[in-house]
Amino acid sequence: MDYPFFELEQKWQKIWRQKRIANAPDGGDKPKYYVLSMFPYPSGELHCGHASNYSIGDVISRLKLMQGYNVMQPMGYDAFGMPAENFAITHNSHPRLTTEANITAMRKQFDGMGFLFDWDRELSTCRPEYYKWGQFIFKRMYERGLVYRKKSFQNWCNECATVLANEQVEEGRCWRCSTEVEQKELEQWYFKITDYAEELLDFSDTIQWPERVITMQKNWIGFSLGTRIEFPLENSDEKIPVFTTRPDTIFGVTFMALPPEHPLVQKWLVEEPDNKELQDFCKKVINEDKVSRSSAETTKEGIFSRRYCINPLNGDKVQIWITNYVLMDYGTGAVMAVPAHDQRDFEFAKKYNIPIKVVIQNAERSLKEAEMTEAMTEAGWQANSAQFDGLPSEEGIQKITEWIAENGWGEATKTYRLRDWGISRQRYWGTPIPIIHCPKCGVVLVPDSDLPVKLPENVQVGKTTSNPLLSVPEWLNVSCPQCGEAAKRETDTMDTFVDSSWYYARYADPKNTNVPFASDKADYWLPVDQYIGGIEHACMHLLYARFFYKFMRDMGWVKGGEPFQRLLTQGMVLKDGAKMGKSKGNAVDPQYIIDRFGSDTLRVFLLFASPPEKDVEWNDDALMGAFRFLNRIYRLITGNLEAIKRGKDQSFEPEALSSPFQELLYSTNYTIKRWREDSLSRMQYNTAIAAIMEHLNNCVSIKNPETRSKADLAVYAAALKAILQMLYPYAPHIAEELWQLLGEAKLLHESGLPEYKEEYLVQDSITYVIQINGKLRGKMEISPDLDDEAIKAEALQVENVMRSLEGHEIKKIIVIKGKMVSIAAK
RNA sequence: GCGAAAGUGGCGGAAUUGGCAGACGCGCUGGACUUAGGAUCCAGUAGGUUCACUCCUGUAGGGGUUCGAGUCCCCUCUUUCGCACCA
Repeated sequence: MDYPFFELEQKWQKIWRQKRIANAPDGGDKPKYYVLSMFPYPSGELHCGHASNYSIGDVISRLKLMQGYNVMQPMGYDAFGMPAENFAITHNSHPRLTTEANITAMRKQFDGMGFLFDWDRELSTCRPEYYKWGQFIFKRMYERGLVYRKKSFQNWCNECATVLANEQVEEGRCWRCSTEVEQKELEQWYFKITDYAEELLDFSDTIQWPERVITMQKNWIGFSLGTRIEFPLENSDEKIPVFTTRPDTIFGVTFMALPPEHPLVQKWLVEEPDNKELQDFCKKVINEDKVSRSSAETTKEGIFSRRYCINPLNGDKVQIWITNYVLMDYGTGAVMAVPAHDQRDFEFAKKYNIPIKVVIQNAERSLKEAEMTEAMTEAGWQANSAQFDGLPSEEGIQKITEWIAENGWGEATKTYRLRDWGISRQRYWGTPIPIIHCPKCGVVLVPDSDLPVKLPENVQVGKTTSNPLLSVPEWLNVSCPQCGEAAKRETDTMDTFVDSSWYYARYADPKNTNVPFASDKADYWLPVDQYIGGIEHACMHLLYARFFYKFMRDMGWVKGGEPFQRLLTQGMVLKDGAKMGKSKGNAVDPQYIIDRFGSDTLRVFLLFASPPEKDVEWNDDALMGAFRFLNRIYRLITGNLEAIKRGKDQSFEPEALSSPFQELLYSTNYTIKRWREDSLSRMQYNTAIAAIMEHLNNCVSIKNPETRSKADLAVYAAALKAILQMLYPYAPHIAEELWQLLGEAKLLHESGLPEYKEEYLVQDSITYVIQINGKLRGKMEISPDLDDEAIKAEALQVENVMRSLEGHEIKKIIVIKGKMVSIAAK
């Protein structure tokens, strides 16, 4: 008979709800603990990935509850974005309807898993009461100079007259009409995240994140120290600024490389409409899809612009080339090319017969242009560098930069790889940008009193192809808040990453109608103590959220500098080696599992299969193993209820125990110790569960406990109670049910963490292993209080050791206390 | 190409600071039992060798450090993830 998981899970979910154990007050005597799992996109269906992620968060929440914290574990929905809009387009409906229906469905499924979410704090980014405050924050950023507009190239479908996201481009064509995608230059809104680049690079010791994520983020921000130099254009007042980390090579510049997107090139395109070669090349490169253009395999191509600039250091005339291998997004968008000392420049120069000039010599001073087969990128000695000849190139970097600064050609500077954050999306289903464009006043912010700028409801997203907001005149046309003249609303909406950059703060005060959140509540709850989410967010979401937090700190809204104290990046759920998903056809519906085996089984399977930060491979048989494990516990407790009740909370003298119960006492205490380390310190839940299983095996091996002495029964009852306490965070329903069956009045989390006593972990003999030259040659049981000399003597008496040492000379004997004796012999 | 990880039985994984490799679970093999269940209980299960005790080999591959290496160092290979040719 399987245990009645269905009834008891329903029962306990109801009791937890009634007792409001998931609902955290904004204060009180207990210390606070804020557990946050990244909120989901409301697809309407709980998948195994959700079940896995949120199981981890729920384990942490319940552990913290047991430890007596005031635990907040909120849940909400990242509800804006393309999937809802796409669904609406294909099904000719409205995203709000499907989204709200999905939210209702998901909440029910979350409850079925027994997660302790504080539903009083639920939020959804697509609701005006939430996005009003996103608009409010946008305005405050604007006022502080952190928002600006600039032109940039976007994927554009002429047929649909709309911007396409990268994922809407399929093999260079529009996903809907298969028209070839072009690049169109559009005005876009940007957040100046680069203003915070330096601070974002600082993770100092207050942030307890996986080293891996910090490294990835540091590399993403990409700090480099270098020199900015301006190359004047020949016969013109214009200058081309470049950034280089190798000013020591500046005398070796033989051409200037510009991408077609460069403003100068864009100007030449307008000036020379009949230059077919130039027009065609630029159009081709700009329209190349960005992935293939950024691939290393792509051959370097370019055309000579027939223009020159001047190397200010030596007056050299430098050819200007337009190339496909330089990107507008990094540095100044122009590269001073030094083929002798940069591999890409070298390849390009070889292909187009551009001169190569060695300015850094190797140790032998033997480098000759004509003999080079690849660039010499190492440090060396300056050559062909005027007064700097003969200097080590490291010194050349410094001296040449000083000379550049003295002459006003440039300066030492820092550059980051990080780019400003483009937040404009030409879509309906997102937070409207609170801007009005007035023909007289220009860009005007919507007054706070008019927030939120609500999305118009009477939109049929499927009807138009371009941004649906353009097709709602009563929404689009407004009077200017400043001059009252006819004006138009901004139709761009915000990137959904904006919504998710501050939601963790809104949970602290989710119903506030005056400000995004009250500072006293934020001060109480923030920062998030434990954040849980996928590694895929290492660079984007986690960086944006840190940026927003620093901005909110500068506004005086929050304290401290980091939003997330600890971070756990959990793995994915895989099936047959691939990410589980509907599109792949390998999805397992968690509801199907819950209906047949209960959510406790699903939780234990997911948590036991691997440590939380690693991927979980789905396995039907292993799932059954989790189910059997819970059944064994249920049988053990319900089958021995009388014995347990008799022994429960009885005191005993360890000397009075029979030998199996002495061992059980040790097992109980040892297991609690391991479980506490694995659950609390190491957060390695798979081994915490394994420890419970081992202890369960020890308990099961005791037959007919009811025939035992009172002292033995006391130990027996304590052993089983410990199992339930240890099981609680992982399989809370069954643990709570059996706890109640034992006659406990309190809920399990109120019982506190299981405790162990060191005195019960002391053993009268210890197993030592004996190694000879690193090979295992024997074992011995000895008393723990022997000294090293006595241990050595004992070891040499072990029969197999004696045999192995025959004919060998002992060089050294090493004793590792409590573990082993290592003998080095010859 | 750059960046970040990973590689241990038939499978998922364990070994926390360099100290008994393979905990725990799955699967498999044999046995017991039976209300025949997606049962339960007991025993075995890295490979080789031996009747057995033993012994040998073994953590992607190759070197090294050490009394001792899955763990540290160097090189190579493979796989996964991310990427914006990072000048």
